[in-house]
Amino acid sequence: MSDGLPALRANEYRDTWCGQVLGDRVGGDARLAGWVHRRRDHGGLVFIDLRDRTGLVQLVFHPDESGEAFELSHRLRAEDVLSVAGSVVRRDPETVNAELPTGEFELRVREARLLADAQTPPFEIEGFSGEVGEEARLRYRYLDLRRERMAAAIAKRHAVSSAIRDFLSGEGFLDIETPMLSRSTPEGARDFLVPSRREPGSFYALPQSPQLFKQLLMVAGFERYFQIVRCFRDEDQRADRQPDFTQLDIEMSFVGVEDVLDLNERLLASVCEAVDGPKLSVPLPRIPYDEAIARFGTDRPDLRFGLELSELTDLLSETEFKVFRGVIEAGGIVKGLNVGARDVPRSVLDGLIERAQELGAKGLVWAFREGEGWRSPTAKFLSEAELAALNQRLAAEEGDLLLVVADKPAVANAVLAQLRVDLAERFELIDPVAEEFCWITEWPMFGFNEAEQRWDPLHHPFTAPDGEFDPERPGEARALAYDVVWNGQELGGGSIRISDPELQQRVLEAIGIAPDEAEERFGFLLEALRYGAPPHGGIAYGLDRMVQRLLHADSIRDVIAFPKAASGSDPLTGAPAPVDEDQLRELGLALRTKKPA
RNA sequence: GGGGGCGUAGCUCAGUUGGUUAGAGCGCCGGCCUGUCACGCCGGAGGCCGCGGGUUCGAGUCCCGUCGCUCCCGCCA
Repeated sequence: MSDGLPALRANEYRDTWCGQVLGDRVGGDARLAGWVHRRRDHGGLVFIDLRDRTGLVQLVFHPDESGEAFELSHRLRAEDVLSVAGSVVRRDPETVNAELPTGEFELRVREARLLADAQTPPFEIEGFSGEVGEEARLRYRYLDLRRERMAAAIAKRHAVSSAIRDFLSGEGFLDIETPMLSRSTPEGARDFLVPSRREPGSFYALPQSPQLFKQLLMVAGFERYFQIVRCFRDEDQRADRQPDFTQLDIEMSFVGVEDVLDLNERLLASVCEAVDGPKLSVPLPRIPYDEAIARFGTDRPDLRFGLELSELTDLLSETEFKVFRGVIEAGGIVKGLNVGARDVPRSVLDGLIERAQELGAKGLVWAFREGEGWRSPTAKFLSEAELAALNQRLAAEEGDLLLVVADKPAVANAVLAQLRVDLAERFELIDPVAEEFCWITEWPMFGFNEAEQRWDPLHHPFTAPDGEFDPERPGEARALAYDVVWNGQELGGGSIRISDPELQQRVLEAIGIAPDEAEERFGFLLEALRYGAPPHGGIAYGLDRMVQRLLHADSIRDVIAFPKAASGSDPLTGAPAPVDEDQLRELGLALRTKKPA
């Protein structure tokens, strides 16, 4: 019973797993099936490592014992598929392989049957010549998945989703499916569209999330719903972003913020325990949004290290230094952080300045505390009193490096937040075994979108406000929303939803969706809310990211069986691909530009 | 849409200032080998140096363009 797998029922191919050729089988026979992992042919004696899902076991082909199988063993090649029968023996002590769980035993083969022969693989399944390129791995994903690390990742993913199902089922949640063909929900991202054949010119959208359907399920009275569900967003990729990805979606009725946080803390603790994840100390710390921005510059702070930011604007309100003064008068802020006493050569400082500019800052001020003074190109522009105040606020001591950014609040915070993470990595301030979770709470309802000159919801427009909602002052409204952050990465987010149709309409209006447009796009939701909607709320997690984190994988691709490449294409199937003229015609579509098929 | 990195044998990579016939490890093919386990030894095959153009007596190397992969910014929770 290795890896929790059940004992096999014997059939013509095998009666046990490779990984189960252990002490209790010694002296008996076994029949095994799997792939030729490696062959060591000594001419008069042939060893083969046979691999199945449970691991490796050594087969021995002997000229006197193996008969025809001995002849076959010379012809076997890597990845051939084999069924063998023989006797399980304990190896001589000097020939034990301590690297293998089955290393004290081996199967002395009497019969062997070649079930399938394999072409030479394009790359070695377990090679020792470096990491195979991403494109080759995806092109031959079925071979990549034979590698131990990938197989383990897929198994871990199953363990995570099983633990989730077990916990939520135990809490009375029902797993309910929602449509893949639907109409667009306004999550903000671009939709993947599916043309309708029966209504040319009309389109389904693949869901960015089942948000509205799960709210309808609450109106329907299911009270506790969850789904591990595929979602789609047509945006550019990252190492942790795929165009189709998996979300753990949860919704509950007759609950407030505390109820949702409590359930989710127990869920996360339960999952982590079930899959040998980090030990969670619940309740998790809660950081109000404003505090997170003030201390870390971001709504997803990495709490594994310090380097907190300091507000400096108030100390510089009277400054003669034109750069700071100009920013402050234009409504901007000045913030800084104390990097500590570190050996930072000029080239690294230049790199930090470049990085700050790349992140959108106009510049970066640096200063080293030296004796009673400063080594800095900027210190001479500031008064003694200002320098003293900055010194105190940033708790600067001998040799400390201070970094300061003056800019619009959003830019200054974003730049310092990223520099904080860059610096922590550069100076190895992150404990490699630390795992830090927190909730970010008390979110603003909206953020002002400079480009579009309008208020956008920070979560989505179905998020309930905390208390009275004044549409005249959208910037002041607080939301009953919460995100859970793990080591600086957003793991999930949710909110209490609006269950009052009249309030929902006012919120939509506040973000510029007029009543007739609201009726057109979300009429079905508004109508449903009029039929008796319970107070409800929930959360959604990125399941891929959760598994990625648990495995410390570099890319989300490493925990998805068949992911897309960074370009959004699939090297295995060739998707996306052109379609026949006939198909287009049937859908009432014509292409403006033609790509040769 | 923008920026960085990469593209040389099946895989992973080296290739000097532009200079003979482009290399290594692994893999592959053949031979030998009865205790190996990343088996070993001997021999061998395998290259549109991503593609197109240019500079040059001469280009894997320099220039321009283009395609692909990848990371990041924008975008997206």
